[in-house]
Amino acid sequence: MNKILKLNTRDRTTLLKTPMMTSLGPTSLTRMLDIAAVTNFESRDLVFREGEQAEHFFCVLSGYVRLFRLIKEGREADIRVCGPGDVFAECLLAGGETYLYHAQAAENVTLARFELAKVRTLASQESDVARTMIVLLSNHLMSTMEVVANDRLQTAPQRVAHYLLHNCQDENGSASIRLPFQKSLLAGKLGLAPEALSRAFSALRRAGVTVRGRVIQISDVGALKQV
Amino acid sequence: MNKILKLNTRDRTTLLKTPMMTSLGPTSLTRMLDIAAVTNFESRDLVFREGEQAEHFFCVLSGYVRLFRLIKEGREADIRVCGPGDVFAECLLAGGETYLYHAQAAENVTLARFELAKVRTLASQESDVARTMIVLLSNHLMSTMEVVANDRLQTAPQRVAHYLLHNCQDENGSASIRLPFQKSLLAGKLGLAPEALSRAFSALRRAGVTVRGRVIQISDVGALKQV
DNA sequence: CGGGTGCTTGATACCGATCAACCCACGTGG
DNA sequence: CCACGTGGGTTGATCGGTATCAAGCACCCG
Repeated sequence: MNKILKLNTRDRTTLLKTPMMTSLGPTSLTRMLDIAAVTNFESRDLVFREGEQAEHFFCVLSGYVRLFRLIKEGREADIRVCGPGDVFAECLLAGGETYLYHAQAAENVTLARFELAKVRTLASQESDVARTMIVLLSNHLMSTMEVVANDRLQTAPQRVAHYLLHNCQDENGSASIRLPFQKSLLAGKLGLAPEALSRAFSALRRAGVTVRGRVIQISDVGALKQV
Repeated sequence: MNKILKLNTRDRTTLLKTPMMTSLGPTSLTRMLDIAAVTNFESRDLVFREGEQAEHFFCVLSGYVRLFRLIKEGREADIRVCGPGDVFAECLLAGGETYLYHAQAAENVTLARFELAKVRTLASQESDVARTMIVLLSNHLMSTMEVVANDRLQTAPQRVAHYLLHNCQDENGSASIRLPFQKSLLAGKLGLAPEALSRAFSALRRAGVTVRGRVIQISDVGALKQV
């Protein structure tokens, strides 16, 4: 499972389409690929633990990874959910010593792995690597601040509506979404208990939201924006 | 009030001691100082509004700035509170078009102001500017994820205890802290209503925390860590 | 002394976590 | 083919924490 490998061609093409690679020039690209490795994890495997010595950051190639902290006696709270293309633990580029949270595979995942130290020096040598890191960190920071704001001023149904609206391309009329992961993961992503998500969905029924399994029908996108 | 000026010598020395400047080499330093400007705001002035065209980011030289969003009908929720040395709106370095929240002076403040576009190009030319931006963004991202985690798994008294412990140097025994700003600001920083902060303090009385005005006495630091 | 402002305190309402039971889909093995 | 177990999801009842609204208090400064 966590055998470390050089990239095979399929993983390589997946990685190249990732936001952390698309804007690199040819030399930076090869140098980055040079230090990239691939690790696979099965569902529920831990990628790393909070407090562990931090040597790598990761980019999701397929599957989903859950970042969380422990409260008391096995209770845990999600901080973030990462899907394909997402990068995590890159906030340790500044020089953090240890991981700040646990990372767990929510299903079978394959990750690209980069040594923090090597990327640090690479960023100091290749300006487009540095630029890419700045863009990554900026975007990640923006979305994290968005999470803080939403946590602090939206109720459960509002968060769900917000998520749905940001994940359907249609501007108005009806839309259909297939969740890429389990509902319990979505609950964690939104900072809710699974039961609360369930109730939020049933509260949104009268706003035209129908749920069957992972498929969500929205009868009127405009109406959903009012919530 | 919001007259734009070149730096005077006092502001200049303040800025130079700021984390965003300390690790720059001589040429980067002068180039950054070259594009820096100073703005002053009186208490309750808006530095910028959510949705406004974003052209600058800021570094606090003195005073405190509140970043917040509006909910409904004048109700507002704080996202972050910035003090001396803190940088804000730097997450737009990736190329964001507009500000994502309102920024308001919580008291009389003086800010250093940088054009996003100029810093972007500067970062692509001077590797230590890029490195500094990476460090800034990394640290900011780490602390923001910390906020998400704390919001999601700590109660009000725990957040206050956490804040106190991270703001007193003493490891054990007793300690004393003077809040650098109003309690209502602290409440916002911790994601609480002012009343909730007040109640949290009185709940912490039996953990040896005494509050008189802005001065907070902690009789037993070790005991506070248990909360 | 009067009037602000910031803070505290009390009463109430609401939201979401928690615990428990149940349902359903699925896979397994007798 | 059916009994059984498992895991994900829903639903209901209850509890706790915090927001909200309202009133009162302490302090500062005119």
